[in-house]
Amino acid sequence: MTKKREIQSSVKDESLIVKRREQMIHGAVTLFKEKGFHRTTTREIAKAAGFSIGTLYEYIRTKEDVLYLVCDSIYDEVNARLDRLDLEEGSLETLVKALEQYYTLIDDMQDEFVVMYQESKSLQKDALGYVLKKELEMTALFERLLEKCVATGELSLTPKEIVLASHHLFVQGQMWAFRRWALDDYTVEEFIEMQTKFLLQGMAGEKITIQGA
Amino acid sequence: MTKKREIQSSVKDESLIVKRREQMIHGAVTLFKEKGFHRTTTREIAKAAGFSIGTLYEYIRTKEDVLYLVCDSIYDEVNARLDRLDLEEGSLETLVKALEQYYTLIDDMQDEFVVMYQESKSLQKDALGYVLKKELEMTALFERLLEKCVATGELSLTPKEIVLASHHLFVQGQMWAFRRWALDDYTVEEFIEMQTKFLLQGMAGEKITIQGA
Amino acid sequence: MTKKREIQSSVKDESLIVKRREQMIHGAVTLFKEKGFHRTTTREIAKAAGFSIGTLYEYIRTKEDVLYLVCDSIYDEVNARLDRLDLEEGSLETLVKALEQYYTLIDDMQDEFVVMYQESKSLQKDALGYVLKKELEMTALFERLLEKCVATGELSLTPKEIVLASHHLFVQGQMWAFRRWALDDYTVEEFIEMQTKFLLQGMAGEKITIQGA
Amino acid sequence: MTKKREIQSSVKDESLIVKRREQMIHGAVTLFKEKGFHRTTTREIAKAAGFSIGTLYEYIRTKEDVLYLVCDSIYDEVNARLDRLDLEEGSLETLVKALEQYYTLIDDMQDEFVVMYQESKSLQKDALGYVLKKELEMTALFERLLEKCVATGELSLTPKEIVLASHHLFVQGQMWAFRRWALDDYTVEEFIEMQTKFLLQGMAGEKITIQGA
DNA sequence: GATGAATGAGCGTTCATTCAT
DNA sequence: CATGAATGAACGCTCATTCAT
Repeated sequence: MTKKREIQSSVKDESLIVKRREQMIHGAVTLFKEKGFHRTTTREIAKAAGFSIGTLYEYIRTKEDVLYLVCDSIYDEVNARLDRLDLEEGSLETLVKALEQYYTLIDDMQDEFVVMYQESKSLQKDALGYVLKKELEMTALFERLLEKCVATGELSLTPKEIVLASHHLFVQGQMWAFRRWALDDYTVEEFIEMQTKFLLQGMAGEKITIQGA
Repeated sequence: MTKKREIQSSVKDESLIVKRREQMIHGAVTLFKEKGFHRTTTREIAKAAGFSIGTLYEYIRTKEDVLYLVCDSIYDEVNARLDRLDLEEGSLETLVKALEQYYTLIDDMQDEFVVMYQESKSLQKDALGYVLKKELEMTALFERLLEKCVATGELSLTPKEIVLASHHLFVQGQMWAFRRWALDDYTVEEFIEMQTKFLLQGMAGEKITIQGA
Repeated sequence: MTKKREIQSSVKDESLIVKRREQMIHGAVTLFKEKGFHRTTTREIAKAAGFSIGTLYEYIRTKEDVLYLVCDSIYDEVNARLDRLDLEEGSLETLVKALEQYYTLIDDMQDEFVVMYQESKSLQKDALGYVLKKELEMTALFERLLEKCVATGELSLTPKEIVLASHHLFVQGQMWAFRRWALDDYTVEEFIEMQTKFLLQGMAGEKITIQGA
Repeated sequence: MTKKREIQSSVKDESLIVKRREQMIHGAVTLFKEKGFHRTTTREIAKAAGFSIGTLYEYIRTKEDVLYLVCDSIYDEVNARLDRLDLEEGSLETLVKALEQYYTLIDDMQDEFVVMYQESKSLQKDALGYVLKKELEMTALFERLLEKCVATGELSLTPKEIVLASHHLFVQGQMWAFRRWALDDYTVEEFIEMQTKFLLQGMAGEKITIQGA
C-alpha cells in the first residue's frame, strides 16, 4: 500500500486532528463540488468546517493540503468499500460483482469522485503522485480479477490487453460520475447492467477478428 | 449546429482577429495544459502568444474568453476532421473507421483534449452550455453510426443501449488523452486495435466477423 | 432622518471598525482635497490611513465606499453641531445665530466641505441619493427658521420664496469653502457679518421696487 | 484679457484645427456632463467627435487638453454673450439687466456650466490658473457694475463689500445650474425675479439693524 | 488551542498614449 | 492627415497566510 503523505499540524492532540480534519474535509467537498478548488477560498472552507481561518491553519499548512486531504479521504472510503469484496474466487461472476460494487460506489459518492478527478490535477508533484498511485491500485484490482478469469479460461486476453482492459473498466465507472448530465434518464441499475454486458462481451472471446485496423 | 457565442473584440480587422486569436489559443493551450486555467495568468497568455497584455485584451474581454476560444477551436478542428468521414454507408466498417479517426484525432490533439475536458468546467453557464452541446453533437455522431449498424443487423442494441454505447465510445477516447501517464508502453495503433476489439465485441453480441476494417 | 447605507466590513469588532474608518476617512479627506477622488489610489488611502491595502479592504468593499464614508461622516459632524442650536424660538435672531453657526462650521471643515460637494457626484445612484437627501435636510432647517420669521412678521416671504431663500443661504455657505482662493483677505468674521447683512436685508422687506426686471 | 494657453497640435491647417476642436468639444461636453471627466475615455471622446483616436491626438497632446478646451470654449461663449451688455450706464437697472442676462445664460448653458465648475478642478496648475482668472473676470464685471451703483448712491457698499457681493451674485447664478435637482418647480423667470429681489435688497441699504449677530 | 485582524504579492483589467501604415 | 493596432504602467481588488492576543 502506498504510504500516506504526512500533513503537518501544529496541534499535538492526534484525535483532535482527526476530528478537525473530518470537519474540514466534509465542508471542503461540498464547496469544491460546487465551485471547484480554485474558486473556493480558505475562509469559506474554514466557515463550512465550523471554525475560524486561524484554526484551519493549525491543522494544515497550505490550501493544497485540504485538497490532498479530501482526495485521500475519498480513496480511503473507496478502499474500505472495495475491500469487502472477496476477490479470491476469481471467476467471471466475481468480476461482475466487483463492477457492480464499483459502479454503485461511484453512484453513492458521485460528488466526491468528480471532485477527486477534476481537482486532483491541481496537486503538486508529490501529492499528485500519491493520488495517481492510488488510482493504479484500483486498476490493479481489476487486473487481478481479469487475470484470474483468463487463467480459468473464462476470458481470453493477452497480458497487455488485461492492463488496458482494467483501465477500460475503471474509466467507464468515471463516466457515471462525469457524464451524469447526459445520462439523466438512466437508473444506476440500467447503467450497470448495460455496461456489464458491453464490457464482458467485449472481453469475452475470439468471436471477432479485426484485421489491419 | 449549435450557434457560436460571439467573443467581442475592439479590433476591426477580421483577419487580424483570426490571426491573433490563433496565436493566443496556441499559447494558452500549452499553458493550460501545463498548469491549468486558474494557475495561468493573463500576462503569461499574452507573452506566450507573443504580444502584450494590452493587446491580449484588444481581442477578448475576459480571461474566460480565452478558455472558451480554446475549447471552441478544438471542437472546430475535431469537426473538421470528423466531417471528412463518409458516414453515409453505415456499416460496421464505417464505425470502425470512425473510431480509428476519432482516436487518432485525440492522439494528435492530446493536450487540447485534456485542456478542454479538464478546464471547460471553469466556464460560465452559457459558455459551458455551448461546450456541452458540442460534446453531445459528437456522441450523436456515434449514435447515428450505431443506429445504422443496428438497422443492418450488424449490431443488436436497444435504443437506450445505443445512447449509452455512444457515450461509451466517446469516453474511451478521452481515456487515451487522460490516462496516457498509465499507458506509456502502448502505441496508438495498439490502443486503437484493442479498444476497437473490446468495444465492437461488446456491442456485437456473439455473432460477427469483421474483415479488413 | 434618512437611513444610513450600511457599508459592509469583514471585521467583526464594531469599535475597531469605527476606529479604522476614522483613520481611513481622515486620510482620505486630505488626499481627496489635494487631488480629487479619481486621482487618489486605494493604496494611497491605505497608506494615509496607516495600514495596508489589504486592511483597507477589510473595512470597505469598494473605493466608492470610502467616498461615501467621507461624505457621511461630514454630515454627521454637521448635524452634531447644528443640533446644538436651539431652533425653537424662531426669531430673526435665531436665524442669524444659525447662519453664524453654519458658516463657522464650514470654515472649520473647509476641506471636508469641498471634498463632499466636489466629489460626491462620483457616488453611485443610491449613495448619491442619500447624500442629496442630507443636503435637503440642511436646507429644510433653514426653511423652518425662515417660516418662523415670516410667521412672526420679521420677514416677508412667500412660501416659494422661503424654499429658494433656504437654498440661497445654503449656497452662500458653500461659497466660503469653494471660493476661498478669491477671498483670502477676508476673515470669517467679516464674511459672516457681510453675508448676514446681505442675506437678511435681502429677505426683509418691500423697500425696493425693481422696474422692468 | 488673460492670454489663452496654446494647445499644441501636429496639424498645420489652422482652420482644420478649429473645426476638429469644435467637434471634439461638442462631443466631450455631452460626455463629461453625463459621466464626468475621469469616467470618460479618450476613445469615447474621439468617437463622439466623429473621428478616430489617432486623429484626436493629432489635435491635442493629453486628455486634459480636451478639458481645457471645453472650459475655454464655454468661457468664450459666456464672454460673447456678456459683451453684448452695454455696461456703461451703471445704474441699478443695468445691474438688474446684467443679472438677468447672466442667469439666463446659465439656464441656456446649464450643462456646460456644470461641467466647467465640476471638472475644471481636474486641470493642472497652469490651466487651472487660466480658468480661475476667467472666473475673476466675470466677478470683476459685477464689481464694476456695483461700484457704479454705489457711486450713484443707488447702493451703499464698502469697497470690501463690493468684492464679496460680486462673488455673491456670481455664486447665486451657479446655484441655478448646480441645484436644479432641488429647484425643479421653479421657472427661470421666477428664479431670476426672486433672486434679483433678494440680492438687490440685500445690498441696498441700512434698513435693518441686527443686534447681537 | 482558537481567534480573526493584518499583510502584501499578485491578479484581471483598463486606458492614455504612440506610431507604423 | 487619418487610422487603429499595439503598448504597458497603473489601477482596484482578492485571498492565502501569519501571528499577537
